[in-house]
Amino acid sequence: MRLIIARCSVDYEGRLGAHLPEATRLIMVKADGCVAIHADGGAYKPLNWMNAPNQLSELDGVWAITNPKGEKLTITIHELIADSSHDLGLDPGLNKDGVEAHLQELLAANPEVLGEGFRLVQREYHTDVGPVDLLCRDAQGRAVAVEIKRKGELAGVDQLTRYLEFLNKDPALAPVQGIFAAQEIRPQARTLSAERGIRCQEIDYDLLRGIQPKQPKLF
Amino acid sequence: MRLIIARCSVDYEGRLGAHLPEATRLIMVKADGCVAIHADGGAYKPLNWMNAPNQLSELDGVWAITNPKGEKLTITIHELIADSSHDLGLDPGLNKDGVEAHLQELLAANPEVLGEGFRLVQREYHTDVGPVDLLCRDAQGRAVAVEIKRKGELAGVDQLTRYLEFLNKDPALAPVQGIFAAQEIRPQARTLSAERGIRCQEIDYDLLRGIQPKQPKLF
DNA sequence: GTGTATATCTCGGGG
DNA sequence: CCCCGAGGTATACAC
Repeated sequence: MRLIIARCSVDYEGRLGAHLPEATRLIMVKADGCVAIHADGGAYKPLNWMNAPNQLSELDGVWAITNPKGEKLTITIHELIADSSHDLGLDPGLNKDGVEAHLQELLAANPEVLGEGFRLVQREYHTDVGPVDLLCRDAQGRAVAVEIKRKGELAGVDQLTRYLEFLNKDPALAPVQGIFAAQEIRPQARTLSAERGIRCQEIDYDLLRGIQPKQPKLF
Repeated sequence: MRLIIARCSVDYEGRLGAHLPEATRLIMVKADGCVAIHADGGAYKPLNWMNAPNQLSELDGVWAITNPKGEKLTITIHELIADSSHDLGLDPGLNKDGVEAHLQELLAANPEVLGEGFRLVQREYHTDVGPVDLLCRDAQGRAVAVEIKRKGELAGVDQLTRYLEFLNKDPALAPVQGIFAAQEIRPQARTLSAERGIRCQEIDYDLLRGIQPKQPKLF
């Protein structure tokens, strides 16, 4: 990783156009060739950047970085203040816990939490407009599509609505009920769900993690 | 800005849990106090971070960084390899061109691009489920809701569908037509739009910028 | 402060 | 490769 402190100006032309007037900034070049220009504030997002893969050419303090998509980042270095390099090696990577996928796993293992007699048909059930998180059958054998979120907001209701619209074209499934399941569901999302005949259900992640009846852990 | 190269391990507990095993990384601390831990690859997103505002306490090479929301980032430094600081000063900031807001401005100024005789009623027209980009009237005086995107995808169609659903509750507007306008519209989005009776219209940003009745091009 | 939408989103998974 | 959805999304903006 190469770290440069420099007074520089930057231009980006690609998906949009962006210009940075001259100022002192950090230019970070990683081992994979990606470049990021950071100011001394503003969270972790750089002001400008170019991801790998790209090609860098340097001439008289002007860096021209282009990528295969035809985007171009131009860094003009007016004054070099510091320049250092370090070999960091490969990173072992990040382990996460508590994301939506875990909630989906738990609900897939315990569909009866969503309603008595519920059985799982399939996770990530494919439709023409995206995968449904869970496809279930209720105690009466009726199809139920379940959309799972950590936070239930309007966009999630839209997603489920779209799936239901296409699932209901399949005579083997129709009529399909919808359940919007989330750790927390916003009032607006509840209102929209009600409008569209979708049932909302808040899920207690910790409680659900405590249940785990079908698959006692043996390791 | 302080830049540290160190062999470290990191833990985050907050909205979820995340752990980074020991490895050599860059720790970036900006003037506003935000902290980011970078590996030597993987675009601009850090492996772990804590935004400002936060509070940092250091003891025996262990950094404990907490924020008002109760999230906690713990950095254990096993070996310090480099440590430098630079005062970058305030950044003049980034100028962008070609974002969705620009497209919206241009269409608001030239609604006839969407259909002959179209007139703008209001930008960012409020509904209970979010703001409609443009509310127009067509040549016959019928209400038209316009959703604008740079890239037209499924979620954008969902958004417009949601607005139409609520606009149509207003007898002064109903029936409201929908137009999905974007520089590029994906086939899936076209299909879904067709299903829902929404008209799709691709917009040439450069051409539209050329129209600009106030700034006639002379070449 | 809450709610909503945008992003050069980034990132990962599946077909 | 594209398509799709999740994200500790972050960030801006309107109410």
